[in-house]
Order: sequence, then C-alpha cells, then structure tokens
Amino acid sequence: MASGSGSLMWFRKGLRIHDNPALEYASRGSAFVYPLFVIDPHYMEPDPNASSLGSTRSGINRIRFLLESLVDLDLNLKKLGSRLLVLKGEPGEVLIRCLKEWDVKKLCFEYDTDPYYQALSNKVKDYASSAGIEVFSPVSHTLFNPADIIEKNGGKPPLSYQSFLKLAGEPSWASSPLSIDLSSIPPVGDVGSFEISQVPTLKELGYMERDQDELTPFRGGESEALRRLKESLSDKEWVANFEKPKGDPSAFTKPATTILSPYLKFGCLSSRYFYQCLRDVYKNVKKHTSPPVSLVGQIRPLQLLWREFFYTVAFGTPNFDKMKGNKICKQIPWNDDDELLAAWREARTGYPWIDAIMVQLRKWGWMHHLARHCVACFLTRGDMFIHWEKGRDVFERLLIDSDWAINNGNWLWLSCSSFFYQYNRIYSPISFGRKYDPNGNYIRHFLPVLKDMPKEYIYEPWTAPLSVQTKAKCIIGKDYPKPVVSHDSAIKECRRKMGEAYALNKKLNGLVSEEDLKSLRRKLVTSQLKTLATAPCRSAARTAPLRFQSHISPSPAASLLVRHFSAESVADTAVKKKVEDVMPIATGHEREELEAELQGKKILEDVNFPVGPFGTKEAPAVVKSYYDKRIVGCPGGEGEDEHDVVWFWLEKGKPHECPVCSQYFVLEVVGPGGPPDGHGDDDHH
DNA sequence: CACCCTGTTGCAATT
DNA sequence: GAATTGCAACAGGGT
Repeated sequence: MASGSGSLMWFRKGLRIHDNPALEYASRGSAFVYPLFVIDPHYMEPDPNASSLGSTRSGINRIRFLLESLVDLDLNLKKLGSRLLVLKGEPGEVLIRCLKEWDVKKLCFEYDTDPYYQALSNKVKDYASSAGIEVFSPVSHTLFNPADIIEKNGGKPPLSYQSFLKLAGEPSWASSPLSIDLSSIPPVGDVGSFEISQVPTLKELGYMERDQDELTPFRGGESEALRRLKESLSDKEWVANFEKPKGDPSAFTKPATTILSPYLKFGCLSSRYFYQCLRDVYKNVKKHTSPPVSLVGQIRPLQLLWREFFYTVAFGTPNFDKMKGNKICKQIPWNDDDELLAAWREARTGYPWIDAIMVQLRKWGWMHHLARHCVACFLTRGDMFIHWEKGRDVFERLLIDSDWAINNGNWLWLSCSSFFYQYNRIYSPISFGRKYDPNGNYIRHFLPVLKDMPKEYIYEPWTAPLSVQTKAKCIIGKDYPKPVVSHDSAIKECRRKMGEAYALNKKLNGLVSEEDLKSLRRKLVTSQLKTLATAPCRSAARTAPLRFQSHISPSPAASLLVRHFSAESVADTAVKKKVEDVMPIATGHEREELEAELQGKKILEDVNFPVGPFGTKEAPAVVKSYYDKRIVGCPGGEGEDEHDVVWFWLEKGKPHECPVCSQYFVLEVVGPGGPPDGHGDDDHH
C-alpha cells in the first residue's frame, strides 16, 4: 500500500482551495489525488424525532449550507482538473476502507481541535500509520495552534482575553505571504469498486420539497465567501469593526450581506487569509491617518482573535462543554423547567425582543452577536435560570456558524459560569433592544403578528390597553403570548441564586459536588417559599405560612401531601397582577404552585395521603388523581430528609422529580381523566 | 546574590 | 452603580 503514488485529501471543514496546506501537500509530488468528503447520515439525513427540521445533529439550514459548500468545492476542484468524491457512511470506517482499497501513500487533512474530530482523526491516523501511510495534518483552521499557546503558558490555557493576546503575539506564518493559488491538482485515481456519488441535494437526502421554503440568506461555498470578503473589505466601517470591538446596532436589521462567520466555521474562508487581508487594509489606510508608524504594527483584527481565544481555552480544558467536571466552570444549581425551555426555544416567551431573536435564529441560522447575548442571558442567569447546556444545544443545532469551541465558550461566558462573572449585569429584554431600534422594526420583521403594535408598546405589548391591542389586531394572551416570567421579579431571584452559588463555589474552592448543589437547591427553594410567605403586601400571602405549617405538622408519618383544586377556585385577575409583584421567580409550573398558595384557594383535603417508601426513579411514589393532572406537595423523606413542602403539578405519563430531595412521583388516574375543572388560563365567567 | 516559590495588592475587564 | 475574577507586579523568605 505504502508504495502507492496517490494521496487522499480528506475534507471535513476547510472546504476551500485557497490557503489549504493539506490540499497543497497532497498535490505535491503525487500522481493521483483523491479529494474525499464523507457524508455522515447522522449529520445529514432527516430525523423525524428531532426538535426542529433537520438531522439528529443539525438543523436544516446548516445542512443546506454544507451541501452548497460541497457543490462549490466540487466546482472549484473541477476547474483545477479534479473533482470531489462523495461517499456515505460512518466517516472513520469509510476512510479506512478507502485507505485499504486505494493506491494511497499520503493521507492529508486539516488538523481539528474539536473532540469529535480529534477522536475521528486518531482512529484514522492509527490505521494509516499501521499501514505505513504518511499522515499530514496541518493547522490551518485557526491562526494559531492552540497547543503552542498553551505550552507557552506553562501547560495551561490563558483564561482572560488580554493574557491570551499577550501570549499569542503575531501568528508564525504571518511574516511571509500565504500561498493562495493552486494552479492544478493531479487527476483522481482509480476508485475501484466504490460507488461515488455527486453531492446530494436536500431532496435526495430525504427532505421534502416543502421543507425548503424557510430560506436563510446565506449561500454556502468558497466562491461566495471570497466574494463577500472582497466586497466587505472596501467598507471602512466594517473593517474598523474587526479592529476595535464595538456594538453595531444597525446590524440587527441590516441585510446579512457582510456576514462571514458561517464561512469561517466550515473553512470556506480561511481565517488566516482573512487576517492577512485585514492587515493589508490597515497598513494602507493607517499610513495616511493618525497613529504613529510604530503603532501600525500593533493594529490587529481583534475580533478574529476572539475565535482563537475560545479555541485555545476549549482545547486545553477537559469537559469544556459541560458544567460537571469542568474546572473553569462555576457549579450553579440551574433549574430544570422543560416548559420554560420550550417557550424560549420556540419563540413564545412573551418578550418580543427575545422571541424575534429566536425566530431569526430559526429562519436565518444567524443572529447578531449582541442578540445572542440577550437570549442567552435571558435563558440562564437573567430570567429563566435554566442550564446553559440546554441553550447551547439549541444554538448548536440551529446556528449555521455554530462552532464547538466558540459556542460553548460564549455560553460559559454569558451564564457567568466562566470568563465573565458580573452576574448583576442583566440584559433587559425590554430596554436593550429599544435603545438601538426604538421603532421595533426588527421585531416587526420577525414577528409579523406585532407589526401594527405602536412603538410605545412593542417591547412590552402586555402593557398596551385592550383598545390598542384590538386596533393592532394582536390580543396579548391570544395572538401573542403573555410573558412567561416577570422580568422584574425574575432578575431579583436570579441574582440571589447566583450570589448564593458564587459564595458556595468560593467556600469550596470550586470543588462543588452534586450533593453540595443539591443542598443549595434545597436552601434556595426553602428561602424562596419563606420570602413568599412573609411578603407583606397581600392578605392571602399573610395566611400562607400558616397553611404550610398546618399541612406539614399534623401527620409527620405521611411522606406525601396531595392537594387538588376545587371546581370553584377561579383566578381573579386583580389578584393575579399582585402575584406578579410578589413572585420572586414566576415560572411555569413552579409559578402555578406558588400562585395557588398565594391565592389561598380552597383545597380538598379528602384526597389520599399516599404513604410509602421514598419514591425513587425505579420505584416512584404513586399519586392517585381523578384527573390527568394535579398538584402534589413533597415534604421530603422522613426525619432528616424532611424539607418544607414543595408544590408542583404532576401530569399523567410525566414523572416528576422533586427539586429538593430528588424523590420521584408518577400519576395514576383513578377518575374520569381529562383536565381538572376550574383551572387553566383560559378560564372566564 | 541569583533563583524559586508563595502571598499580597492593585488593576482592568469587548459593547 | 456594585462587585468578581485573572493576572501582573511586587514583597518576603528560604535555599
């Protein structure tokens, strides 16, 4: 095998001809070159169970972008006398089969730091070296080799951007111009028995024609990337923005013709070539303007270096994409609320600014950097207190430019889990957008249901008088949702929780165990209930603590207390408004439980008090109910494990874990089923 | 006196 | 407007 005269060029990212050292090396001194891309069905083929249109791993926009990039790559290869070979299957297996069967002496592919590609590369490299095949895997996706920077820093990645910049200095390749043009590529060799296909269309992959009507404005491919780069380099303001980071408000609505991040992600555009072009522009422009000549050399496209920063930290940090086992990540007792998460993901939080951004994510697969900040903050430490990993997953799926290191890095950043720690600074879902776009054009564009809402109300439409809502043909609660959380109270609660979590992390020197988190969670829920109970401004609230006590103390033997609303307990809106004020964090089911308490609703006491062993995941506590869902209160286990009662809704077929003691519950319907009477948002009389 | 390690302090942090 | 971190600079002590 090793005696062969051909090279295999394995494309993964780096879907380009220009500045492609692996391709260049493959071409040099070879009689044949096999340019190969392997389509992984998990990444490309439709998954009907996925949370959005697309495959198991990717939304449809990025799949489309990748296909377009491959078509363009094939075209550009053809211009140089070659073509792209497309095979389907598990990439590692396919590669090894190719190396076995084809006449290959060199295997070339761009080095990649993502864990997925590291594992894949190692597998293939192991085989290649055992078969005596030379492997060439240059660093060309990033400006620097992350391993070099980490070594320079004594084996640890720098944890601040500034220290990274100092460490990084100038990239080693920057002293001589990059090789951009490849004049020709040796022909493709004999492919033997392999069934080589063309780049498939979405339809051929199994997507329906109608699946394709939600178009992103980004067309994939190297040609488009270079065209955009050329066009953008003549835009002074655009260029300046890569030197000095600053918010660009107009970018929220401006047509996305200058966006390059998706092209960097797939390597349609070389970050190194991009860097070189920007430096050339600076040289020419700055010569005539202010800074002294000695400073010209120091002007760098700082924006591009953020990418390098995250690549470096990500590469040097085990479990970078998780909270647990991640040394640089604060351990925080995030909530697990699937309904709030769904509201966020599906753009129905009731905050138009947030929802518009989430619609743009779904439709375009791209949003402005600051827009990402807003929704990430909202999901995590700002309002919903949901785990950043959940938000990360949504971005990873839907963003075209989604990049493992950068995406995880930014979620760590925005959730105040790492890099950035000022958790008191919370983006307002109302005033932040208004500051840049007072008329709400961005919202009107992505949420047409609000397009006729006057600008005074468009950022908080639930405050609009009914007459205004009617005139705008948008009734809040019907045509567009009410806010799922009250921002004012949510931020207070989030700040409190972050403060407690930070204190715990500090006390335990970052070594926070799962048990520690659990007991913090217990403490937080308990004090939340106490805050609520002692809230002075409502008559119902004043009676609440008594109710709590009276239900816990009479039967210490009972491990469960079950409550159910009577039919006549109907919400009264005046009370509801008050609840908004009192509720520390009014969210989803949690909110309903608390609301129920506050309103001092009439409760049927007769229903069963299931007594039994502590409910575990394997053997959950069974709660009987006349209907498909009911309120259940968990007082914890016996003795020491006892805690203040925590209320939650238990639904048929949906096991629930008590947030405090982790006890599991399931519902058994013993009555007629269906929704319980006298409850629900659409009640009226 | 040079060198290394540890602890303290002050500063700055992409919007 | 408050508040946390990483890190550079400095100080001290031991060898």
